[in-house]
Amino acid sequence: MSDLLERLRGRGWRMTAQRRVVAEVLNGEHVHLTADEVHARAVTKLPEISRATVYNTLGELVSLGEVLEVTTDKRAKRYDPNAHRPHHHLVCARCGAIRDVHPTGNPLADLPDTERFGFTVSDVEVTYRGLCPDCAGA
Amino acid sequence: MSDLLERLRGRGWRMTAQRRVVAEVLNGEHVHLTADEVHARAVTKLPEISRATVYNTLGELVSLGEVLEVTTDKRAKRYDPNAHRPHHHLVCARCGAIRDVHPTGNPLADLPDTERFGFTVSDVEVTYRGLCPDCAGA
DNA sequence: ATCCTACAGTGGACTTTGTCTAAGTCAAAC
DNA sequence: GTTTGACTTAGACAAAGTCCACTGTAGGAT
Repeated sequence: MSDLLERLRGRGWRMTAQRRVVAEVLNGEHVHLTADEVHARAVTKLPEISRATVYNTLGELVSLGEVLEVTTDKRAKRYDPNAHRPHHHLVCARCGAIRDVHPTGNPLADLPDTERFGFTVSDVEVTYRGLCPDCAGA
Repeated sequence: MSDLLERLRGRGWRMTAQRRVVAEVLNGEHVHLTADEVHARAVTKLPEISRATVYNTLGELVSLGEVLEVTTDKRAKRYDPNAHRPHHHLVCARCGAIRDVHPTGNPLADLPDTERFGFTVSDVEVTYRGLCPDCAGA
């Protein structure tokens, strides 16, 4: 996704080999890697990249709004490069596989004022759980 | 919630001082404690209780379906004793306060077959995010 | 009431995930 | 080519949770 690299450069992001590699790893549909997985893949392209740099870079990408953090379980956070189209997630309860999904309807509208307890509600996150075809079949 | 203790005993759960204390700590509405918070409160009632026991007991309560695990952020899991009425959560993005909420509608019905990728979808979890009155006002 | 024993609890080491820091390096402006 | 401040690094540290070998005890059997 050189688009991403272009956008980042345009925003004054200083380009380095490490950042380029991280951006390259986070490329595609239905990509939901943990920080350590990103690091593992980055190392194959740039062996001396450090864990701290991967964490820093992911954090910056999240701040810039180019990548979303996803917390589907209590384990590691995952990073989702599909930040430009709003979506929710479908998670396999057995193997942890994740798909991006686009439900109909607007769950924000389903929360009546009486259930808002004075909160200013600005966002909603929906996680569907079930079994993926592989785990359901086996 | 002696109901809970009764139910557990009825299921053949061996009753011990430690388990009783953990069950007592997890009592009430809008209770969403982390394992460490549960431990901290349990210690005031039973000073020698160990962290491992609290984790074990919480895990068992979750397996028994008496308590729900809630992962609202990347930090510690929280434990929600309100397992018998389905509900979702409203979380303050600033201070982390959590309320149980009951939206209208059924988000499960909002996921068309074409968006299920062959998964057997059995559950959905909705997390609303925003600012609580205190954090919005300040 | 006492004994037994399988199940429960304990503390501490260990693992995983993530953060911080001091010192070295390098991209980009000049 | 120099300069400079932002970027990277390695490793120490921290928080949350798991594991394990040993000890203790609830509750049934006697």
